[in-house]
Amino acid sequence: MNNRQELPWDNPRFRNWVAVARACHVLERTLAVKLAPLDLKPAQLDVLMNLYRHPGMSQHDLARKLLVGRSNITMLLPQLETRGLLRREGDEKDKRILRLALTKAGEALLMQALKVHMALIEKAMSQSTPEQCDMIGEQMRKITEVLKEA
Amino acid sequence: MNNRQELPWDNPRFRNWVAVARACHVLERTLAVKLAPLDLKPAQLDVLMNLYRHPGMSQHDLARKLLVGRSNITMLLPQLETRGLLRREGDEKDKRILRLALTKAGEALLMQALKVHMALIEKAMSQSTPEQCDMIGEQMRKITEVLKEA
DNA sequence: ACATAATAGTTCAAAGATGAACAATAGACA
DNA sequence: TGTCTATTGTTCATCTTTGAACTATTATGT
Repeated sequence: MNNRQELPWDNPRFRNWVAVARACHVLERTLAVKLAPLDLKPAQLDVLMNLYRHPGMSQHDLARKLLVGRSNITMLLPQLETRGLLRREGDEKDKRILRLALTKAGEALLMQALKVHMALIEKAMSQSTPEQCDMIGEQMRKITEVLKEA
Repeated sequence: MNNRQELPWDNPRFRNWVAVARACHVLERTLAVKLAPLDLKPAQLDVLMNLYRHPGMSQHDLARKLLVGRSNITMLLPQLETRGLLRREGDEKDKRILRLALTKAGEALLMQALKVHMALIEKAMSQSTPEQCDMIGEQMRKITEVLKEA
């Protein structure tokens, strides 16, 4: 008698999650390659995307959105600010806070990068029906919620 | 007239993929915390898992499985070898190749780590029905395939 | 057999990410 | 007001990851 039946690889949830992680990893690496011509890394694109959708957000807010530490943001922003892609200006009421916003150049580059990102995702998800795609998104949002309390 | 309708955030595929990426990121971070008591990082667990399933594989094979560079493996293995978790021995026919295998201690630690990993995944996927779970895994495997030719 | 290619693994420098410690500012409350 | 606590952003040391250059070994083709 062995305990093979108890191994994770025999568990559908485990095997399927491994597939999710692999797909994420592959897509991230592929995106990095495709973004190279724009001199942008996926992490930087994430910053631009969030600033586009939430202009005026603080560095702390941005770090929480991106699920990274505040120091990571501190190291990340100067590169983009120097390239003229975003502005940082102090909040008037709370002098601790730096409010972030894209410049016109930042928006322009973001739009180019989004085309690349979008094309990649379209290609990746082209195998799924709209219903399947929505179901996947729904389940993933649930997972994120569940894990926040872990 | 604006071009809002053309923005990625209005595209279900885009929004749903973002959810996938977020869920992956959160689960990875949570796993890192839960593995800390075992003095293991997610990347190291990946190594142990692959060696368990494919004993005798080369460093090159391992790198490809893990989707990382060969040099990464070179930097990663000595930590685990020093802890007595794995063995590296040269292939007899091809002297370039190092064949990898877990030790008993490596297997034992892997089993402990798998309990942690498994529990986390169970918790995360507990919201999905078996059918949904399988469908997600299936779609993700398709995505990985599609992206390999990208 | 011999020259050339390709492959496995290593080394090293550079870039990224992390978390603890810190300075400046704001808030809570006696 | 004055004191204590919390929050924001930065700095810094450390650890990872990466890719290019390198060595050693094997495969290929003439």
